[in-house]
Amino acid sequence: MGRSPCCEKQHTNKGAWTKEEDERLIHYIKLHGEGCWRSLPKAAGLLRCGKSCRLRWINYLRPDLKRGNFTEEEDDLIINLHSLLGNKWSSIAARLPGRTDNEIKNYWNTHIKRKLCSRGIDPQTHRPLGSVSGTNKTSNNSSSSSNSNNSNVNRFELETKESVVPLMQQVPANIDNGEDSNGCSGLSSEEVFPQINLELSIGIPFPSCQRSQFSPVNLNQSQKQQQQRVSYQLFQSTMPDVCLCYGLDFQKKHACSCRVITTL
DNA sequence: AACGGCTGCAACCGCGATGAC
DNA sequence: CGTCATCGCGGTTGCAGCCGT
Repeated sequence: MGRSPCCEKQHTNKGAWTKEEDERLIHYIKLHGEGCWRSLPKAAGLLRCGKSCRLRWINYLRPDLKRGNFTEEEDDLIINLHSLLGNKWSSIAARLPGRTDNEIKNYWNTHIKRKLCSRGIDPQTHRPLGSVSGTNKTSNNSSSSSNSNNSNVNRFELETKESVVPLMQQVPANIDNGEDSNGCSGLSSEEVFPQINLELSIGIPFPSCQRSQFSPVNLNQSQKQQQQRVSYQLFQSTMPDVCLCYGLDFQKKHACSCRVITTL
């Protein structure tokens, strides 16, 4: 079962890194750059396996790491991203400059989980503790699915104030970015985003982004080019209390539905 | 001072994804 | 196309330090 070990374990050190090992690793990477983790330990004169070197560099030694406490803004961003991406720590970390996936994962498990629980929120589902889980109460909002292919070109507006809905009530547990709308979730975009059905036409970058102070992140080029599918894209907002998620049909170049999510 | 439980974090492990051959 | 090597991710573990008794 399983694969063979990544290195000769009997000849490698394990456990905490010494200062000297750190210095060797830093020195080597400064000279030769990152990569080739397999051969790095030998070349750098380290009795470590490549995986261990990579982890040490990425999680601790990289010069661009921002050590220290998380800010409230980072907390909120992590919570929002987790509600959308789930335990995709590397994806979350990609949106927090200077933070690593491991750091965020640890922080989530030690601080944020507790914080959410104390607020009466289930950290996994982001719904109120004790609420019925698993069902996407959707609403038979009839209007939601009907008009997704009207092309109201270059229009991007929130329909009403009521379209701003609490995050924990609405976000399905497992929206994965890039998830095929016909794929594992089996949810159409309208089912995923039943509350609002904003019609918008986009170019990339979507021109209204500037007007609305949104900027796109996590665009998936290969999906854009290769497949007709709906992708769920997260927009990180410069507005303090809102982020936006929408379903986008890359082939037809318009979004199918859209919704706004408040932060917690 | 000694002990034990708890906490936070660094590091490890297993496995899926990806690319080279 | 299949196999193998490597990378990268997420879950888990181990341990040092803290705190209460």
